[in-house]
Amino acid sequence: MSTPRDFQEYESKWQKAWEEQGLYHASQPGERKTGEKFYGLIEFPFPSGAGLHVGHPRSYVAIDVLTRKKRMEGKNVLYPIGWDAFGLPTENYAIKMHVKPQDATAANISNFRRQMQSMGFGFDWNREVNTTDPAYYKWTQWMFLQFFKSEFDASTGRAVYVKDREAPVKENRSEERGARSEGNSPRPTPHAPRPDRMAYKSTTTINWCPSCKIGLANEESIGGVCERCGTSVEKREKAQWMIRITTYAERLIEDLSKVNYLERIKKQQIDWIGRSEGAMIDFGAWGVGRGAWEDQIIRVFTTRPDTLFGVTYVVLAPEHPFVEEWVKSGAIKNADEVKAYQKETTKKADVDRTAEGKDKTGVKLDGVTAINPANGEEVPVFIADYVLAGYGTGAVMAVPAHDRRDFDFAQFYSLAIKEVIKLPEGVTKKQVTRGTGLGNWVGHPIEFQITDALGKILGFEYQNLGATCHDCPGTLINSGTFNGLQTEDAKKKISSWIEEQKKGGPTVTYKLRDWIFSRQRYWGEPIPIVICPSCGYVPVPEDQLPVLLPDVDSYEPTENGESPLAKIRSWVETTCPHCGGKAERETDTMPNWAGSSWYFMRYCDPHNDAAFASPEALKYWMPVDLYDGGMEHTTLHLLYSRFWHKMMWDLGLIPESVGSEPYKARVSHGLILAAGGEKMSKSKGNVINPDEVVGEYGADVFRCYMMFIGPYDQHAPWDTNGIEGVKRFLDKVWRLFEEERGARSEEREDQTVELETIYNQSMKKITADIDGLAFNTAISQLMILTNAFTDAGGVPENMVEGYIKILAPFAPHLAEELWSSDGHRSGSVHMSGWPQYDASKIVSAVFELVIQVNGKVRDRIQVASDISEADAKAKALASEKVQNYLAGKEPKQVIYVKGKLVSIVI
RNA sequence: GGGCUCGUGGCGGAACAGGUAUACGCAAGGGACUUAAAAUCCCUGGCCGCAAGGCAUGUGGGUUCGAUUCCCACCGGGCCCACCA
Repeated sequence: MSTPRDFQEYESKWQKAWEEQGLYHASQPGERKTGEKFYGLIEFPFPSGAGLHVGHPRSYVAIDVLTRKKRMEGKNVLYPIGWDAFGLPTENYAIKMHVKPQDATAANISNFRRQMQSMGFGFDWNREVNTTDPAYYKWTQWMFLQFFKSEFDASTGRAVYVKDREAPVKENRSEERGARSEGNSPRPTPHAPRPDRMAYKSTTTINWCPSCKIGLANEESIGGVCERCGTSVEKREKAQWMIRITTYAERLIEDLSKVNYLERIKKQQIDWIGRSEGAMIDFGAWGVGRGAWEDQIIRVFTTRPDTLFGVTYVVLAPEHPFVEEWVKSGAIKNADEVKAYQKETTKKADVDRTAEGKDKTGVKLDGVTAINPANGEEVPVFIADYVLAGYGTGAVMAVPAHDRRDFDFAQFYSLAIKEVIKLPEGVTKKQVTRGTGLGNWVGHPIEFQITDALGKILGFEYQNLGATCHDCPGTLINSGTFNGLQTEDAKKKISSWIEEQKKGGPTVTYKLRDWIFSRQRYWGEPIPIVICPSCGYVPVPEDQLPVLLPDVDSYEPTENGESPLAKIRSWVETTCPHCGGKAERETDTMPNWAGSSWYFMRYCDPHNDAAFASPEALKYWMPVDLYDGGMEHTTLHLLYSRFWHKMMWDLGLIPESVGSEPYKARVSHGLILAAGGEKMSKSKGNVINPDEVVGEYGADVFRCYMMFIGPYDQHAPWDTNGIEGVKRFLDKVWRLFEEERGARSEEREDQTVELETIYNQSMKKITADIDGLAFNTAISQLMILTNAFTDAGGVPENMVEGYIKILAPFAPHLAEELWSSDGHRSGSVHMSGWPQYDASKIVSAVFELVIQVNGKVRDRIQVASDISEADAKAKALASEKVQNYLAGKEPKQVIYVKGKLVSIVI
């Protein structure tokens, strides 16, 4: 009888031993280890009250397996862990349960830590960080101040410090919008000089969640609802701290070429940034009370400058500043109607406003017209909510003949539809249902003509497309005057003509908005700024950091949208560091994306209190070699932290040699779903508690199952039976060593050769699979190897160590127990070196040659591995089955694939 | 509407520089051991057929000696974005 495996006993024994030995502590540069570094990173969790979800450990185990292998290979491995602990859920919990967020966080962290430690991760617990620790957020605040003290230098495309860093910034009362990027302002000519600080305060329309009572970043308002609670988001005007991420839009796209991210992650980032090439075009505003129409211009953004001659009206977003101005000046005759429409728009949540298929609405501005700079045509001006204030210039030129939305609107209001391509008399046309856009028309007969004016600009008069209609033999006229390259050509020509005329010119816009950095909540890093009535925004002197969160009793958000901190007068009231007069502290706090934007740097040197990390430590450890995280963080955390790193690098706070990107590689894991394939959720009652699994099966079974459950990058449903199978596998490993090893004494020669082959194959495959994150097939190969040993009656002596070693990353406790149980091995298996394989033993002496006749497998014969092509073909043709098919005829063709098959064509 | 992905046994999934489809595991059936059960071990297993053989990787075509893999069209899931001018 075998002794049952008592994992309870040895798992905790080894966990303790490893901790005491400091087995997983990474050495700082210059310390004992000399090996190359490897920095593996998983997203540090938010310590919620619910404890660790089974989904969390999937990536922790995966990167643990990988880093354990790297460590065994002799690398100096950094695999750190910490807590992203600021955030709304804890604050809400604190309000509900009448506890302090600090206390709730501490309790949650110790629960998470206990859970993680029970799973045997090789985390370096010496480097644990916590974003809510004043010793940590001191540096988050310090970094914010660096951004406040720097500005964007357009000539180099980098953030640079301003000349007088400690100088206050006067309150900025201009109407600048949050959504500024190059050429992205609703005003063509901004008046007052505006401080171009990387961190700036600005009154802006924000997404306001009425339930959380908090302003949301654009990225947090998904489909018009709050990402956290699902409540419809409202618009609100509010002064907010912003970070000028839009200035980095281009580099955030470009630098993706320097890193090794999954393609879909790169693509999602690029789409989010939403680069779009087009042109700004200035239309004159006529009837607004200025003398000449050039005095006030409506600047529009378009990606289709080639359709300029098809403009039949101009549309402004209802929020466009001109509208209010013209209402005030009396230029608009139907002001009441316009005001009513504006009011209606602000009431609507974004979801309603942007729902597709919704009828287009709008109001004509009576008394105002626009002048087309290309041909001097006067066209009507509308406001309509299908034009978004935050994108482009908040104004568009409408070309109903070539744009679906403009067409819908024109239909509704019976506006002119003017094609850029003029069809000859008598040509019938019908709309084609397939293809892009509205403007695909079929013209019969083939000839058509473009307007004279456009033709002159483009330098030609006639253009034949040559594309044929799907439904009839007629020629297809593309939506935009021309197709393919010709459209691009037309766009370029018109854009540069516009530029020559000084009526705008080519430009690039982005969907990306500046990062709203203010939160009107308690549980976050206080923004270290003092607001002085005479000086303006004054940075808190760096030697006074951190600005501590005050100890308070109530965390309720205020009805007027101010932070709960605003109520704590003793904290708010302070003196101005600049003039010494009475002043108040900024009461906004930072979003929880702040602390997580740089935690990977703190891990490099977590106990440093003179700097966020020493340059030596950063130089040695950064960039992160492999970063694993959820797809849901691709447009939030990943983008923010890349941006943050770039700003710091530009300012010289990160050594030049680290490079502009913080992560060399980024991978993503699939979710663990409930048994039915649904998401696990408390309400459905289908949540698996990892504590129970670890308690019942042990950490090693849990870990191996996590790795075996399916392809790492795909979602996988939890299967209670599946875990039983993995338990049996590890029991089998145990038994191999417990009872049957002696049975291997009477070895058989042929069996040993076979085991050699499978052993060496396994070492090779598992090694490659770990590096390729193909953990499920690595486990299956371990099972194959284990089954082979079981069949053979034990593990041959010369394979014992390699076998335990290759098992070690997956089942570290069992491997350590087996490693030590012999008594003649010293040290830990986890530092024992990675097993090598003998390539010469991977190929067996014979193989099964497959014989195909006309593509179908008809026979298989055993042949020597080094068989010659001629012999293989001869043997194949000599096969009885092949002879039956040949029936005396000569084969037309015989193909030999080395080591695989012979294919005979009759 | 746009983009990205994926369709292989009863289930999770293997195998794609084109070369033995269904590895490994689960579940299932049969057997051994046991007074019995658990545990363990052995055997069977894509489908149809007694067999020879035929048909099988969502469907239909194509390229090839040979296609799960490449190309075209379609069908069906999933995810993301979406009035971005």
